[in-house]
Amino acid sequence: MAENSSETATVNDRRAPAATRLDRECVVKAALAIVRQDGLEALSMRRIAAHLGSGAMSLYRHVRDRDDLLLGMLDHVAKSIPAPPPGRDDKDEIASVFAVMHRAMRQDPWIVRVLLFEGLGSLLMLPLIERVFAALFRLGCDRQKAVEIYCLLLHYAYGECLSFQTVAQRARARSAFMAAVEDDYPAAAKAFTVVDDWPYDEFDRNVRRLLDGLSFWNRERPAPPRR
Amino acid sequence: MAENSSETATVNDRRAPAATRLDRECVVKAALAIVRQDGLEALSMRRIAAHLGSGAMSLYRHVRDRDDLLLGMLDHVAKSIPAPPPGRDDKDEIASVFAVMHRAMRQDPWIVRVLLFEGLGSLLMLPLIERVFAALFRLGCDRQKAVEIYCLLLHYAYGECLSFQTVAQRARARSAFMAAVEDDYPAAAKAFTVVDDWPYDEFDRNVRRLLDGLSFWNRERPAPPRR
DNA sequence: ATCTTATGCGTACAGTGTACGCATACTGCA
DNA sequence: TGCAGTATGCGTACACTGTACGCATAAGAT
Repeated sequence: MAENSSETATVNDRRAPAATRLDRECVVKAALAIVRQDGLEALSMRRIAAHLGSGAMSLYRHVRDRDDLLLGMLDHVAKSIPAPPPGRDDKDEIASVFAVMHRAMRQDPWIVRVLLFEGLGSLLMLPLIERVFAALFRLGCDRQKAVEIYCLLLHYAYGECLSFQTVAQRARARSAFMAAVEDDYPAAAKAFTVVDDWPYDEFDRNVRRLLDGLSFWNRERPAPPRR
Repeated sequence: MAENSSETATVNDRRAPAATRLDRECVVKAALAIVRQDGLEALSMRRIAAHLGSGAMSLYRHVRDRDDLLLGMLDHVAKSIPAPPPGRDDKDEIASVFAVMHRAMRQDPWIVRVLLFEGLGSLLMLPLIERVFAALFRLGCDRQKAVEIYCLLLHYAYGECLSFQTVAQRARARSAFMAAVEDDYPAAAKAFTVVDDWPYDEFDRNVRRLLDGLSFWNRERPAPPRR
């Protein structure tokens, strides 16, 4: 079944021969192909339809609206994330899960945009999230602490992936940035000379460092009153 | 000067009396008013023009294109960020600067989207960035380490603000999420019961904790070879 | 008064998501 | 086999987006 979804693997926008018979999965797959090749901003219903050799409105028989399509794409990649093997200890478990999630977000950077900008989320991530919280509770965190650490790591992952994406595709603007830096801001200029190997491969290491550094949170005095 | 920019403070979209005489600043201010009231997705050139009582194309005399407008808005808020007083020590300096940046991103959540989504950046942030790097170098970091820590904190800030924004305005979707959680994922369900006071005020505290936890990075063995 | 330049802005075009409704194809039942 | 009922494809249309082009008017200079 679904002979038409994978055969037109190249995204040419020229009408495929006679690819009638749509279904939700092949729509989602076509959308994924486009997004992976040309990015999220290139994704439009008409483009998907052209890729499938069908009319734009045909897609709506299998997808409620654009958000529903994005959700389908999200589910599709979430399903493809391999479950990491159990960690040697609880910290290792957490780090492994985040490593897998991070890898997925790096391979499909649009995911983070969909998660954050469109506010969508796939329930299929829950098995991974569950493992993180289970490990955190085993480490002795109370709920508050567990959510804090989970959020810290997740938000770091989000920001890291988005920033990676931005810097990767806009190196041009960054050079103008650096030129302006050099004269007036010596420390920043010194730092940004390593911009070429911007530390985007540090994520996994950083997560482990954070988990080590964070272990002393439990020994903390109560937080000062909020202003 | 610029009598027309602030007097029509309410965003009604009904033609202002006779507000001719545009300039870049009043265009930027009108855009800011709209974005702050109705969010980034409500910002369109026609809407700004209506707010100013002018035609849409008039704006392009003072703004090259949409990106240039966003950049103007970015500069405007960057200029308004108060320089934090010098920290008591270097870690305190870093934490103070990030606290100020974080506060700005919380007040204008669209900033993060513009920074990351459109890949724009204001040079006016450099004085703050400079202080961070100066403090990091004073703490004995080499360039690599300094950039790593800076990026870690910045990306955390990005992700935190975006996530805050998303969760804040999509509590509805989250309840469906939680309902699905309860049965199969006990740890996650337990964690998400504190979702009401989602720890979004923890940023400042977390930055300080991270800086404390990260101080031992210097005593680390060299990183394993990258794959 | 006239020439030059700066500014406002109407029209138009190529995009976007998608509501509506018609036409065809497929399926179950007689 | 014939026919009703449903599922599916999709053409047209509408409201919206950014913005290229060119004309008309206003401001300033000589």
